Amino acid sequence: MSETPTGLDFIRQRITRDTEAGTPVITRFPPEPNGCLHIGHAKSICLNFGVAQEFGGDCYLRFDDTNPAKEDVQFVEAIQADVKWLGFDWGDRLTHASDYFEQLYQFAEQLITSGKAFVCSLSADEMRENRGTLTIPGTNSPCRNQSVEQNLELFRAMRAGEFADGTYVLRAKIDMASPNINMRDPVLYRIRHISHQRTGNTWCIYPTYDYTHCVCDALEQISHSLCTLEFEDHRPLYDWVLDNINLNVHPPQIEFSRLGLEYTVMSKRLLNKLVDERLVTGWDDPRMPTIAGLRRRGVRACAIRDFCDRIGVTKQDNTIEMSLFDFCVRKDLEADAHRAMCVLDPLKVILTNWEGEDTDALTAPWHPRQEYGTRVMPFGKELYIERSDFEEVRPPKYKRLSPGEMVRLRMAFIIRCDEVIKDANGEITELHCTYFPESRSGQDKSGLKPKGVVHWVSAGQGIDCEVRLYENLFLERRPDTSDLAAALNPDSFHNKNAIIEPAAVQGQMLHFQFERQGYFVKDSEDFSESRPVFNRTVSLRELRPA
RNA sequence: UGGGGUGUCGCCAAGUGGUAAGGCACCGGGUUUUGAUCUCGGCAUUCGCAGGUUCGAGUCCUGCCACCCCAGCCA
Repeated sequence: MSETPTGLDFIRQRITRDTEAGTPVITRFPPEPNGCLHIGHAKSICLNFGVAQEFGGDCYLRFDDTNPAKEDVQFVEAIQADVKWLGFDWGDRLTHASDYFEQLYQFAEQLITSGKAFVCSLSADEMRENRGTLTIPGTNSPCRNQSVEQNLELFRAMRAGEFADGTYVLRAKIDMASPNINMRDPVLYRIRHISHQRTGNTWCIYPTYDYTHCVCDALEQISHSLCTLEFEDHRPLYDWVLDNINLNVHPPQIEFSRLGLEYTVMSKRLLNKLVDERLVTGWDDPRMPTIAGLRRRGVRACAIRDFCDRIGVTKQDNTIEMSLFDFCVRKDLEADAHRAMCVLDPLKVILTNWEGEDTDALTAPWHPRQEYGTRVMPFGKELYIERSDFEEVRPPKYKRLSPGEMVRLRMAFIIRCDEVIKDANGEITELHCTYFPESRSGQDKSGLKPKGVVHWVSAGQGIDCEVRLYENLFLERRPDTSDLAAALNPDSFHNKNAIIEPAAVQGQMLHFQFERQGYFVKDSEDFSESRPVFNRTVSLRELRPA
């Protein structure tokens, strides 16, 4: 009767089957607030919140705040902002593992009482020695057979703060000979005399992830506990805990592979290191794969969501090519970014036959297909074009300007280069050109056939601005991160003193396509009308001249 | 070399015993006042390898091989 649906990823297929009886879907996205979210988290967010939406269920945002030594309120706020920005809504389902500390503690006493957990006085080093290796079984702790009474007494003393950090832990009593190392009497609680960002000094013992996560899932009646592959080995422990406490809920843990992306890293440890060692300017450095970094670079949430849809969900290790990400970013922006002209590397052009002052008569649509209205572009005798749009010696199939040739100034007039002016060093300083008044854009009666189209900005009325160009953060597709600094791309950032048409700095629009160059965004921190700063989100796709 | 996973086009990924979807990338044609966009077409006789079962295997069985994860009082 239950036909397995096809075309869906394996998780959605399973959920489809599981919900045929009408059971509600409840998922959760459980970040630890010890760093900012990255594009890999976006995959998980899109999966968990997406599945909840699709199946008419709910998704919790649950902070996994069990280790106060590493966590910080700064991150819990940033994470909420990022999830919201990505377009997801947890409603009133914002929770924290720490909300359940008391229940967790009571279940722990239950485990002790039923002889399933014991307090251990081995040091961390001793415990490591006793754990054995991948091929050698571990040996039992001398504390393993303490009485229930003694364990309970010690555990209560742990909670009461009678012991120093590291002196005791609570351990599950499972099997020191298990081939799965996670089952060799894993630690459930440790002593940490550290103030917790939510519970303050209420606790000096904190539960571990393995013990906490499954219990929280059960308490929130999570129907499908989705996590990444490295937790597959932990599933027996997840199940063991739920099988051994008095809680009649047992969510299934289902694992999928993490996202790998070329030319970047996706581990919070490494991203943290980049920030700490100031190898980037911060979590929101536009080169970072963080949500904050991508946002600042000008990537929009819908592009990230589209990307997450396209990469799929499987158990296969994967490294997605950056070209797919770029494709999603361009596709989104192409559809409605306002067009503007900006010259990054100016070369002066003088229209020798231009009469009179600058004129404001030229107008151009903000977008070729959308009804976004028009803007006024000052035009006049002196202009700038891109240095790379002129070559003295024309390469084959060159579609730009060269001596004696014509080119159209986009949305304006056709010009012909008559003379190349150089300085004493032979550097080209300006071009003397003739413009053709009858070739005005939109009412061209000249009949001329220029070689190509080039963008330009009025020299007199163009506005100076800073344009920040970003490249891949790392040199290699799969960076060797053993030496982080050495793996970085030394050319991942350049800034340019550019000249831009005035209309682009004046309005409220944020995202632009600088024609023939790429997509750019006003920098959220540094942009002002008096000192415009733009970040390049992604360049335009550029096919080789053939 | 213990345990847990994964192997379908350069990168992702459908496929659930009936004769290899799709996307990105790439290559070629068309449109184009952005070498962009758009559009049309091409792109796996083969599914890690070797055997076997079957009328029929990417899908089932056996045996290899490769890669990833695990020995935190991190998550």
